[in-house]
Amino acid sequence: MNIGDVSRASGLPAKTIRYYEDIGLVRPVRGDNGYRDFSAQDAHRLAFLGRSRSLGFSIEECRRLMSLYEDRDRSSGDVKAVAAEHLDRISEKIVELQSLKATLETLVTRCHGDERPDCPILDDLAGQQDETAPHR
Amino acid sequence: MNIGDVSRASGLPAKTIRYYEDIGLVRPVRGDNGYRDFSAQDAHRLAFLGRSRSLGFSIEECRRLMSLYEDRDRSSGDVKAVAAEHLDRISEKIVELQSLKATLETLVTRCHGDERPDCPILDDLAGQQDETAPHR
DNA sequence: CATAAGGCTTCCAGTCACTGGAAGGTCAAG
DNA sequence: CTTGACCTTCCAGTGACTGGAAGCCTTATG
Repeated sequence: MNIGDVSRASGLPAKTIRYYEDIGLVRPVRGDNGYRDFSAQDAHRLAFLGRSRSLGFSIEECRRLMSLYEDRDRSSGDVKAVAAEHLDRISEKIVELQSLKATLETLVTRCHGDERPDCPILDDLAGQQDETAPHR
Repeated sequence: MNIGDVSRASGLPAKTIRYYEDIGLVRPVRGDNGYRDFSAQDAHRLAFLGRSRSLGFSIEECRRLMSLYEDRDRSSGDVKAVAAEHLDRISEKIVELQSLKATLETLVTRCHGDERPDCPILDDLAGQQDETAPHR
């Protein structure tokens, strides 16, 4: 399989697949013409990577997950630990963004948003808070 | 004021302040010794930037907001537009993360997480879904 | 057989917003 | 005079790609 084929199969851009080779996530063999030749297992790995990345795992986490995946003697506890940590990070991020959202909503609601210059958003950013948002 | 002073005052690392000068967000004058000399207005700008960044605005948005802030003839509608767009992005991001979170929670819950090798998380990542998560 | 289109190769640079570190100049205190 | 804290510039690295240039390879058509 050429890179275009696995690209279509995995949904990953060819550029990304080359990058994954650069950082050692796949190791396709090379044909006589210098083209990468992807095995079915390579294609499978790329699909695994695509799915893992789409769930927000970092490249290093993906590397770890893939090595666990390919280790017959893994313990599922190790996998769960990686996923649980990632889940915690996401939960934290959500909380953080919700706080931002609340602050911004208050500000945006308060701003009349017409052609006049006075603006509670700028007032807040400048630090002249009228007790608006206790952010951070 | 030296860079250390405005750093303490604004909460921004000195490195960041130098970077902001590089990209033209502040323009402190220089003393005879080559040190940056920050005016009260510079300090104010940095505080504005720190607050804007902490609300998640990009550098380019901060630049825009600051130019609006310093424009007596601005219309608050322009400010509101920037903030509202940012708010939309954040809302979208939250939805996205909540979907990720739900998927990961399902997977993590299903994984017994012990020393045995079988693991629904890896099964999902590998694409052998047992109708688990319709993510993406 | 020539050629054109499309696919493949490598390499370099850019993204965003910093951050770390090296090498060296300046200043205030003891 | 020395120490240590502060300041300077410059270069490189982060994460995970992405864009683009220059050039080789393959396949289909005239």
